[in-house]
Amino acid sequence: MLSERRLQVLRAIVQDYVGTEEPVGSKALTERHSLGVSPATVRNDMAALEDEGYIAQPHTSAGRIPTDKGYRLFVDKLAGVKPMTQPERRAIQNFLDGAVDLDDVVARTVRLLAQLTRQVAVVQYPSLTRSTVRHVELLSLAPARLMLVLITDTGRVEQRLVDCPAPFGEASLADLRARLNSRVAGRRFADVPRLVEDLPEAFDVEDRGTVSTVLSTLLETLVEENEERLMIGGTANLTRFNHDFPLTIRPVLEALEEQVVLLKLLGEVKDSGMTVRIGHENVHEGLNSTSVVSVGYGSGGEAVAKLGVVGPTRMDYPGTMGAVRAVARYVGQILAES
Amino acid sequence: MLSERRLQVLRAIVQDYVGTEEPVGSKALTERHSLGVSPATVRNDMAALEDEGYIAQPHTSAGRIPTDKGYRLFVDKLAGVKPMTQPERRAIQNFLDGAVDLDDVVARTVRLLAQLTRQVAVVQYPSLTRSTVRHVELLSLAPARLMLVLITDTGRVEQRLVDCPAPFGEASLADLRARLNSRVAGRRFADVPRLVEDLPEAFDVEDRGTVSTVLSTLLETLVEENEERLMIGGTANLTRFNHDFPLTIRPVLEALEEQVVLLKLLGEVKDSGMTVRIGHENVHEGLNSTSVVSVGYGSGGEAVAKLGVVGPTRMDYPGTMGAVRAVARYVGQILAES
DNA sequence: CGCTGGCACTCGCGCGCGCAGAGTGCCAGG
DNA sequence: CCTGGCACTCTGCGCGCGCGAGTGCCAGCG
Repeated sequence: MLSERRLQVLRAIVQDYVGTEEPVGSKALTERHSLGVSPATVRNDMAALEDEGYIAQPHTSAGRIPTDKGYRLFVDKLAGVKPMTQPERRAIQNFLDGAVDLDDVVARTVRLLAQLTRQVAVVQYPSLTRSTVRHVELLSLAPARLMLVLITDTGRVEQRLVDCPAPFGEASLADLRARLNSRVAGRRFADVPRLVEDLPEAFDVEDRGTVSTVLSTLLETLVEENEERLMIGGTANLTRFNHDFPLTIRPVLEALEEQVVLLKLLGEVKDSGMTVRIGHENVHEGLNSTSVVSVGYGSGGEAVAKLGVVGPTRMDYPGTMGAVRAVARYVGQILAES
Repeated sequence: MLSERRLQVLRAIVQDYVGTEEPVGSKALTERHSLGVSPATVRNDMAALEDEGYIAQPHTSAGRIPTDKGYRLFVDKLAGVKPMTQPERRAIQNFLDGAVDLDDVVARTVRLLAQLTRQVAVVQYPSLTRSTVRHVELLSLAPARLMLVLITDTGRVEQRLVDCPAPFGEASLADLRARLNSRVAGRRFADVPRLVEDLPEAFDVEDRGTVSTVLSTLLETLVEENEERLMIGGTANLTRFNHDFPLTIRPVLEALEEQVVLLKLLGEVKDSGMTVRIGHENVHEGLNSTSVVSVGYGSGGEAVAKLGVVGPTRMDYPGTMGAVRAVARYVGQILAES
């Protein structure tokens, strides 16, 4: 077990390194943080911290930098979440309030997160599976061709073309539309399958094929998790770490382009609470030198999607976590209102 | 006026420089291109080309590199568009054919363009203004609250909430829906305003307020040019020019994040034909060391949106132009089919 | 027992130097 | 007008050196 002071030393190292982006030495530490002990003592503590694997030196006779394990301890035990100031909160709210539709909400959220954290922001569109159905619309495009439009409570719209096995009259269409909506409107996606199970039985034999087709298309749309979209922004912030440059930025950009990777990344987040994945804790290799701070957000109590930021392991964790949490909260509010 | 051989020298310089990414000297030129003259002669030609501003040397006693003006001449006079090979065409078609909806088409197009050209791809969503209306749907969400859904021939869906001045019955709603569609379905956006002009008159006095509100919302949606969205991809390709690195990649990433900038950029493209903007021809400063190759695409004969790539001025113009043109053509086909 | 000041040691980084090589401009001759 | 030759100019690179930051260790002190 590490003594209290050693933890403070670790905290100081993390803070200084995040601030200066340079390995921090014992002397600088005692000067900038009043630890009440001499550099020599700090050196001993540092040696101990290094033995434990919390810090490392890039080369012999250089200062120390935190390891992933060191950041982990810092995040878990040594630092809280720095709450946003009142003006910041207000700015967030103002910025998000101007959004006109779901796309706009997501776009603004990305910009906001990127600006606040000065890192790469990732925002997942509100997921279908957790949402409820606001309305289902059926349009006749051709005698045997329908368009199915699904509108969710988060304002998301999904559309699918349906080729009918047989022509489908306007009357039947209106009937199906009415029955469908009376059953599923306001219901959670998860409940829809059993709510429409017996629907074909209410129709004439010749229409049942089409009804079944429409229903299966609807159900497909509901479960199409992989269709989940996301938006990223602030990639220019990657260029801020000029140091260890091209080696690190390349794989990160590549990873960010792989939506699948990102979705998996966010998917690992637990529903509530914030997740911080530091360096090698990220399974994707391209992200081994980055940290990911993510959190779920939602319109009600429950999370419908995730958002987060990707940045260097050397990041301001308290500030970033504060920003991510605050943004998630306000986005949730906005979604609930609309 | 430049002699034929000097133009050939310029062409050779551009080609070599694009290939090697290094300033090209007179000796290397004569070795790799059978110009039939000696290095000394080429040197004279180079001096002339430099006087005219087509090439420059980064430092005294280095090889020459093309200037923006040199690339311009190359693109205009010295190089054609390199057509895609048969297998490439087929690959493009296969890749795009798998798309399930508009988002998917755009996403695939971006990926495809980025892969083919190994550069940053930008694809604008099919614009509303040029499109035609496929269907307008009205849904009653609450007694005095409607949702207006607009479906375009390119498969794009726009939705708007409408707060009615007065409650609006189901019968009126159905009536309005039917009348609206009979008038505007299949029509071009530009024609819609005059087609619905007198629509309120067909309704009872108490409903006219609502009808007018719905109509004005519809018209707003139609003209909302600024709502135009786009998708970008392949930013990881920016890291390929390791040379003059962080100086150039930063502003480019920033420019790419400014959707407004990009939209303006693409907007400058003339409707038909390909546009190549080289280096300083781009008004946006961040893009002064890049070239933009863009072209309109559309489902019919007419362009409904633009797409293109952003890359270093030192790019393979014929190949890039070929890829951009081919992709645009096939995307147009896909949109026409769906 | 833990903290401190002192001291010798290590090693990365920046700087200056010199050399090799590529490329140029110019000139005289064909 | 083209060509071969020649002198010149730079850049990039490798090398060696010295500085300085930072360390580890040790002996002494409270």
